[in-house]
Amino acid sequence: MARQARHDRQEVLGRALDLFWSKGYHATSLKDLEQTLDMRPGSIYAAFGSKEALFSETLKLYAETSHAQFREVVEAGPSRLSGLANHVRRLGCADGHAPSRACMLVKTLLETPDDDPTLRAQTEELMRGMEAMFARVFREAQDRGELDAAADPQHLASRLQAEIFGLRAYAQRTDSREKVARLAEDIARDLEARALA
Amino acid sequence: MARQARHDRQEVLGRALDLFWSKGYHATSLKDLEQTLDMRPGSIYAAFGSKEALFSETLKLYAETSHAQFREVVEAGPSRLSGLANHVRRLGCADGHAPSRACMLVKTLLETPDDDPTLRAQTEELMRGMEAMFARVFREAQDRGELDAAADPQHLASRLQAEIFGLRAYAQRTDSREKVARLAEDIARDLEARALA
DNA sequence: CTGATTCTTGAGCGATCGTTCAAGTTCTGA
DNA sequence: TCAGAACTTGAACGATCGCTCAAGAATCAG
Repeated sequence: MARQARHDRQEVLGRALDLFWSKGYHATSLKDLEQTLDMRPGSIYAAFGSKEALFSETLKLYAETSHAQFREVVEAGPSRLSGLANHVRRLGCADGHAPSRACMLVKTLLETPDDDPTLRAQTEELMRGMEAMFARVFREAQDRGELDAAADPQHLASRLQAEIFGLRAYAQRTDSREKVARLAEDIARDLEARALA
Repeated sequence: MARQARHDRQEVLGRALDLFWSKGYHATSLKDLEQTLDMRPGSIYAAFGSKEALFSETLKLYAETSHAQFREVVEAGPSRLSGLANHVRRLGCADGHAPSRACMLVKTLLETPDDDPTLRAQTEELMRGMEAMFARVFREAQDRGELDAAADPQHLASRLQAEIFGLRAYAQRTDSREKVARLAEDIARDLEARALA
């Protein structure tokens, strides 16, 4: 054993996440990272290997965090459908904490050209994971008798994901605060309107 | 008078549009442009001034083209609401022509950091223009008695725009062809379902 | 033809990109 | 206490970035 790292890896990853999320992958330079992480190039490369590898790790962290928050909100809801609705409402309300309102996965998917297959594949994989999560909750709603058994959970999931993509992309506009809250409420009500009796 | 330019400006702009649309602003290099436009740096700068100015012109062209296509589809429809629905259907069906399915305005909005206010402002302005166009068509639908006079055209417009943003962002996923068509059909039917009697 | 004007070329600018690595620093285990 | 492992530093690398400009090529009017 020898000297331990001066920086906490998780905390560094968190700061890298904020930076990448707000600026995007291409627009974030090593200089930016050096400043934000308070680390010099050598340390960054020793710890993470490359800019792309670091970005990849932050993307994974982002998905895990989103997953956990989603699961928490859904399980706190009085029902599965209203849990989903509350998740959408939470995305819609102005959250001063998040560095960017648009989903990081969408930002990455849209800025990843076809000639960067690694990042793109990872992004799509994480998106599929999110969608599968939605589908699972819809299925749970069916099992609990909240939702029509004839409904297609997979389709509802892709529809919800597309709506969330749109909501959050729209939220990136500087003047959209109130509008986004209304849009989120619309989506949430449509979800709750699917509840049986 | 003297020598005339070897390249047709509109045709060059069109090719630049395709390139920027598919790769994004940051990921497109001058080398890429030289190759795609078949022009050397000197000519590009003489004709357009800078990479950003060229991009800005392509963005404007994109918005104008989209505007024209939208207007055409809407006016060809049997009614305003079904015109809007057909517009959504057109965006949803696999159109081999477009180099990238996601809306170029959304791509630009998401990849434009806060420290590039010029491009961002232009993008948001063009988005507002699109939304205003939607609102106008909803208002026309009201005037024609197709749509409940109590509805809020502006809100419906922002909702439609958000849904289109989401649909097209989703379409960027490589495996989404059929799903996107179904999602578009969902949105289109919801629009038509607003038609009075 | 000639001269004037405009467009095109491409070498090359300074800056910045992501990355490497030898040297220095700090901490651990014995 | 000290050898050595682990981490940090920062100068510097080659590549590429967006961009410039002097020189050449092409097209006009007369």
